[in-house]
Amino acid sequence: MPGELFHPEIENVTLAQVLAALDDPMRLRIVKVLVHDPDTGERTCTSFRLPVGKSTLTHHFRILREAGLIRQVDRGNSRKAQLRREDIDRRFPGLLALVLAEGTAPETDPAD
Amino acid sequence: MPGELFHPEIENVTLAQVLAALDDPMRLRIVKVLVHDPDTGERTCTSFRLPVGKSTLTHHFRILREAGLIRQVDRGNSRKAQLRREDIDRRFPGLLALVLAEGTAPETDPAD
DNA sequence: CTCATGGTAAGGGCTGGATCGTACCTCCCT
DNA sequence: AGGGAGGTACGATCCAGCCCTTACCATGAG
Repeated sequence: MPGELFHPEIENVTLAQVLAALDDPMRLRIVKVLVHDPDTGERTCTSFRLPVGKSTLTHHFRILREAGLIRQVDRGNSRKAQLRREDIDRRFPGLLALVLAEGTAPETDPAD
Repeated sequence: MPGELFHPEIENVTLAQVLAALDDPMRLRIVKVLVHDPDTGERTCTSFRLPVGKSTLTHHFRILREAGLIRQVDRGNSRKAQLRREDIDRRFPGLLALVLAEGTAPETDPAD
């Protein structure tokens, strides 16, 4: 698992960037799952059971990460994703509430 | 100026729709202007001084209207746009605050 | 009436970005 | 050591959506 991952300072993230990141069914779905997750859930990419190939997943998770929405940490074998809740609430107060209010959490496999 | 314009009930607007509408520099800019506008400003499309052709303007304003973000009313010669402030605040509380917090209002011609 | 202004409708060009397939890497397990 | 699982990188394809041009329609002013 090569080099360190780029995580932007939340202050440097623009609203436009976040809107672009959320303007995609897959990515909105990912964030919905994370925001509904009771514990500060670290989840593998594949646990979301998204109907796309592996490389497409990598693509989406990178965009979410570069938009400051998620953190990705290497946990030995796999790479876990985690919502940057506090950061987002500070930089974009009310944003997560909007996502939370919209519908319920899509199906996933919380085991991973 | 043909037929009546379609304005969706705010309850039927989805978050995805709004995110899609705001995920465009032109449209985000339009909403920024409107949200900064002190009076409940009715403004003509051209008053925004956007660097695109007329038909492109029509395109963007339609998308904003169909996303429930603006209201468009015929005022004789021209067609004025207005932010649906109360509706948006009810359906997506906090959304306009996010736009408001992001930067200042772009240049326009408030006269129109 | 005539014309300028503000706007819409339809059609086409172009590009960004979502997707996939393949190849490759790394860690864990046996 | 060897294999499988989870991820990344790169290249190619494809399509939605932005933008423009052209043609057209109202309205209001002169």
